[in-house]
Amino acid sequence: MTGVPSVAESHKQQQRERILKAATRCFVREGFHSASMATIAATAGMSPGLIYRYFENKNAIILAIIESQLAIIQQRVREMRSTDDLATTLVDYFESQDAEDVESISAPLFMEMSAEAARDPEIGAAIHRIDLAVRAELADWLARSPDKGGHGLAPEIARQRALAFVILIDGLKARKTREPDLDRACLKRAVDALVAAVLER
Amino acid sequence: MTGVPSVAESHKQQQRERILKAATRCFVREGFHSASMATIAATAGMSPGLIYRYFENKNAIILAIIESQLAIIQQRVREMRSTDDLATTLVDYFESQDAEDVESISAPLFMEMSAEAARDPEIGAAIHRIDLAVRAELADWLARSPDKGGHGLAPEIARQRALAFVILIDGLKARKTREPDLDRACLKRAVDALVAAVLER
Amino acid sequence: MTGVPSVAESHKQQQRERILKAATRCFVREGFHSASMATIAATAGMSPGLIYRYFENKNAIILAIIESQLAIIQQRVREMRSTDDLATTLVDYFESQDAEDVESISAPLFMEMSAEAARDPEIGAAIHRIDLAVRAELADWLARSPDKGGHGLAPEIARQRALAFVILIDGLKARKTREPDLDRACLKRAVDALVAAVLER
Amino acid sequence: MTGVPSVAESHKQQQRERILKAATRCFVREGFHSASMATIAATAGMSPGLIYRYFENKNAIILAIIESQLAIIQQRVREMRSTDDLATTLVDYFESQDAEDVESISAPLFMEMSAEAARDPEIGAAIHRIDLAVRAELADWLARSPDKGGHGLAPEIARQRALAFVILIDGLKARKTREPDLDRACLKRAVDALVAAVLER
DNA sequence: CATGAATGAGGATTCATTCAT
DNA sequence: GATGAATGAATCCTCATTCAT
Repeated sequence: MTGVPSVAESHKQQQRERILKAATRCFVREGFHSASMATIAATAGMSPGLIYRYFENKNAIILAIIESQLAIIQQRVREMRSTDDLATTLVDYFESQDAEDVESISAPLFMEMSAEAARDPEIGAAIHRIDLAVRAELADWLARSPDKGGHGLAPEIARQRALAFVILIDGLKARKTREPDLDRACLKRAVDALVAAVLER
Repeated sequence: MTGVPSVAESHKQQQRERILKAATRCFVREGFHSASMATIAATAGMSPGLIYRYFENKNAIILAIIESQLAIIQQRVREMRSTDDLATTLVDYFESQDAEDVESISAPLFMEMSAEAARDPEIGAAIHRIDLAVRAELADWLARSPDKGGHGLAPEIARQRALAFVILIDGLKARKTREPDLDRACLKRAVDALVAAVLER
Repeated sequence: MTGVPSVAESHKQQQRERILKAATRCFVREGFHSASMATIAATAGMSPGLIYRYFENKNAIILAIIESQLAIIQQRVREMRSTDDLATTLVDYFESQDAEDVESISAPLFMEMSAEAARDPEIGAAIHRIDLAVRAELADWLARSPDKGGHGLAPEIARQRALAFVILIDGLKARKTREPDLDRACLKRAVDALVAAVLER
Repeated sequence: MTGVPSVAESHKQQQRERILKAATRCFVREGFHSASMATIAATAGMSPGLIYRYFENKNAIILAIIESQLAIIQQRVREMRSTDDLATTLVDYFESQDAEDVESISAPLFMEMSAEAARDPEIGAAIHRIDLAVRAELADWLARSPDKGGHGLAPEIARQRALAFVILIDGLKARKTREPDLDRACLKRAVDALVAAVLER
């Protein structure tokens, strides 16, 4: 009626977020397939049955987590804009421990979700939607004029480089998953070259 | 004892490979968690029980598959050396359908295994071993003098670029998993820039 | 206290009937075991919790539905009295779609309830009570003199035939459940013979 | 190869029958919906998981039970042929306690299955198949010449009466379920009249 | 060596019922 | 009176692993 979320709506939203937070934590810790609904429920401090009042099934939870990633990634992209040294920002991002940061999924979970995209059409579609949006966001940034914080690439080039950029980011996620203890300085130098290629006029 | 594989040894090896081949096919098709031992056994044309004579458990199978990847990747690297256009080779690799090529794992399986590396220490260690070897191989290539098919980078630089290279490759795998239908030409242009950065003197 | 239902009493009665109507509709549609309290509540336009203010549990609802059947069946019997062609009336009853007629239970639900009578003593007792009453009603009709709309059977015979009659009716319900698309004409001829036997002097 | 069931086949058949026997016993005792797979497994003296090697799911078990009914009913029909007093045979059948006779389903289970026929299309189809076969068998008997143990009805009439007969039988099952303690003599007299109508030339 | 039957713990999900508001 | 969120036991089913043959 009013457009203002009712108390009930707000509660529903809160519960959904409580569940998503717990599920994310569990998925990060144990992996998507190993984390059981019972564990998620316990982590969320509720009974297993209650989860099903807010999510149709386990899959719907991951779907929601995936969807929530868009906003987070867009936020990350926006942070990058105001950065002097992009390579350092990326490597920092690589280094950051997500243990506390419950909102963001860990690199291993990112890998699992990506893998799942190839198995489950729904997840595939959700991930695809995000990837398109992120690439668009990146292309926009790269194309924007330097005095507006952009890099002034031609639109066509910007789109190509946006793709190169996500490849770089995905590659970093994979590295983080496979070699979490990789030397920071070493990584920095490797990323420097790639970032330069992405931004090159 | 003798260093010469006995007949029994050879049979054991054959059985292991039969299982690994079947398991790889199943993991590629259904994913590591979804593929059941029963399916693998059926695919290998043997009984489920028999698998346990050759592998301690399901985990040992992936471990073996991961280990077998080293040789395959090294082969790939060697193929790259004799390539004119590295970017095209990489993109071709991206495009190639692995349906027939039973030895090589698919991109989604690569993602799954990488994720598993963060959950299972044994897998983590196995993957780490491979990554080090591959990076060494790549660094060696990049450092080798151009008249020997190399790129003549300084050893230190070569190591950095080798890392950049695996990041690029992993990124491509992730892309293939998340957007399998990505336009080839588009991808080619994006990879061109990154490859140039990797090889740049 | 007063014998006159208070306003509260009347409201209670209304609520009970609202629930019974909804429950009957749900049981007819989905079956007694499959229909959930949540569905019944939604159908009745109330909250699940409220149902428990008017019925102790799910079982009590069926019990009430069963009990409400007596009046309906007696009404049916009374309608039969003024019928020329009993067989046609029965077959019509068989044919009638109960979709609209929310009060009357469908043949499948009749079967389910009968089965439940053997599992749940309370339901068994309730059903037994109805069956006795219906048989008495039928016997009374069969024994009544023809000029009063009866069939003038001797009381003892009437009781036997009443039993035969309910067997016939139950058999029709079973048929309707098992072969809902049974040819009408075919059925009519079969019932003719049986009805004749029931009414035969 | 030989047409002779192999040992494995025979074992599979034995296991299936062990399960069906246990399931029938459980369904008779607790009802189809209330009997759990765990209970059935325990009754069969095996683990729950093993049942799924022989039946796809719970539904497949009932389906198999239903299908096995055809042979049993046909046997019953054949027994009726050599009977002097059909009404007595039917009533005896009504009286017989099936507790021991594990093969035959009880009247309540018959009711449950009939009800289920209206809910589950597979069960509906299976039951329909049986009903057609049984009616055909009965019609054949009624049409056969008296010196061959038949009743010499015209084929068309025989078909009608076969329908009347199953209505009578179903009615008896319903009665047995709803009033298991019904007086035998009373029932006998009621059935006499109906049987006469079925057999009447 | 090989089979495949058997186990049983564990997983996702449902739903009658309760109770704080 | 009325709500509907919350519970948690129970259900069906899967599957890695074992072991008698």
